[in-house]
Amino acid sequence: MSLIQLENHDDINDVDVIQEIIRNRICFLEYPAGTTLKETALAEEFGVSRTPLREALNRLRYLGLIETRNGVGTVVVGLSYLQITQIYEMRMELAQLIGKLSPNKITDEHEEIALSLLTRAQRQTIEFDIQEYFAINHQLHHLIYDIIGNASLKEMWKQLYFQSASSWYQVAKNTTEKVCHSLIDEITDLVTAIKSRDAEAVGISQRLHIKYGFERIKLFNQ
Amino acid sequence: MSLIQLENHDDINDVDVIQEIIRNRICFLEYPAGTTLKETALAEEFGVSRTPLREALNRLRYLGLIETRNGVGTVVVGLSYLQITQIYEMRMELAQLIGKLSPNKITDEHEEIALSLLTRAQRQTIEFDIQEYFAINHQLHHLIYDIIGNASLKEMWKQLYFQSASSWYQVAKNTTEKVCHSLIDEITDLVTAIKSRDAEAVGISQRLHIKYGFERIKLFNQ
DNA sequence: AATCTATAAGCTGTATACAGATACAGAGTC
DNA sequence: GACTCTGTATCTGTATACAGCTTATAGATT
Repeated sequence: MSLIQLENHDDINDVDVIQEIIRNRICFLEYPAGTTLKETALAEEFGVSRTPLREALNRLRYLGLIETRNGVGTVVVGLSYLQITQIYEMRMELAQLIGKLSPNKITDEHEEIALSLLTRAQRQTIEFDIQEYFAINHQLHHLIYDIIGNASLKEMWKQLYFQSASSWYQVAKNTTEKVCHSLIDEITDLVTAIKSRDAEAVGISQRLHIKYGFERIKLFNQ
Repeated sequence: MSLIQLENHDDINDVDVIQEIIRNRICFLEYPAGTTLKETALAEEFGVSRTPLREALNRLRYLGLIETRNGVGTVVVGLSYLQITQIYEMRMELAQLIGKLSPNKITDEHEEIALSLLTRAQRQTIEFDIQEYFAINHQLHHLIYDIIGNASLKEMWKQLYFQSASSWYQVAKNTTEKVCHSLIDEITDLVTAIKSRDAEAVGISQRLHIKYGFERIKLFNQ
């Protein structure tokens, strides 16, 4: 098998690619919570045997996105309200650490990406496309991720993003107009912080908008 | 295979047990950094095939304790000084969150365990035994872990403990007398915090002693 | 008609054989 | 003597067959 490269990896690896594809399907609600994933079917789809596919699933299980029960199957986890609360509390705390723990230098490239994301977000107010909305959010996450300097913080930041992604996108799907403007506000703040090369401001701004996102989830769950 | 239960698990599972045994061997320096782990040999030792053993190794790889290179082998990772620094910076920040993010109620049982650990630590000044020192530290970690209420914080706290364990125990092995008294100080502070049922104090105390531990590592690495 | 049971279908978990990758040693060459 | 090439041993990666677990369903029994 030789799948197409999705993101920038140095060692392109079938298992990594498969894991990433399935992960995105979960995050972007193609596999909503409760969906049963069958190893045989997925292995056939990707043209590999069950062995490497199981390894991809193992990683997703470790990420906390799926759960497997012997004899039954592998299902996409649906987070309880308590779990979502805890994840968001944690994300708000981690956001503040971005600027505190020796962040990477913010570069012109970061600024360019942020500006292009802002343009794309503004275009969404004219013609909304949920897939494009997901993609902008996803790349926004990668941008922040790239600014984080502490390797441990990076990993945890990433993990919590993936864990909360599907819950957030579930809300976003149902309140498109509002979240669209929220996204513009978030990226606008981010551009300001990046233009002044201020990683601490990036973190504080992230904390703020994670909080707003959580408020929206709370509203949605009432 | 039917291995003996090591810690309290609900679903006892061969892969879990094997993972835990190998993990402890790495943390307790039985497999120091650079050691090559051979799948065939380990599978034979535990009386299972390579398949479940590989899954155990996979989990240790996600934990960041080992690295695998195709055709070469699986080696125990040795952290660079920068990596250790980042892990300790992160641990100090997470420690403060223990009391902040809805901790579990501290119970009489916690107090009893803390007191028994203190007794055991004090006994170490009379007759030092490195294995017992490791065990006390390990159970101390479990005690803190049990007080953390936020599930995400718990997982991250655990992961960073395992990642830094071998580096710390390497230092401890070479400065037994000093670390022995440090341990008593740490548990004494912990007992005080637990007696007043103050999770925030537990976290602050942890932050302090993680900092001291890091200072000792810095001294050792000069 | 209701209930209990046996059985079969479908899933994950495990063992094993084979393929691919890498390091090292030794023959061959300059 | 130094260098290069190649064969081989040994490791991880993958495919596949089989074992074990769970659930649903059909059929017998009350």
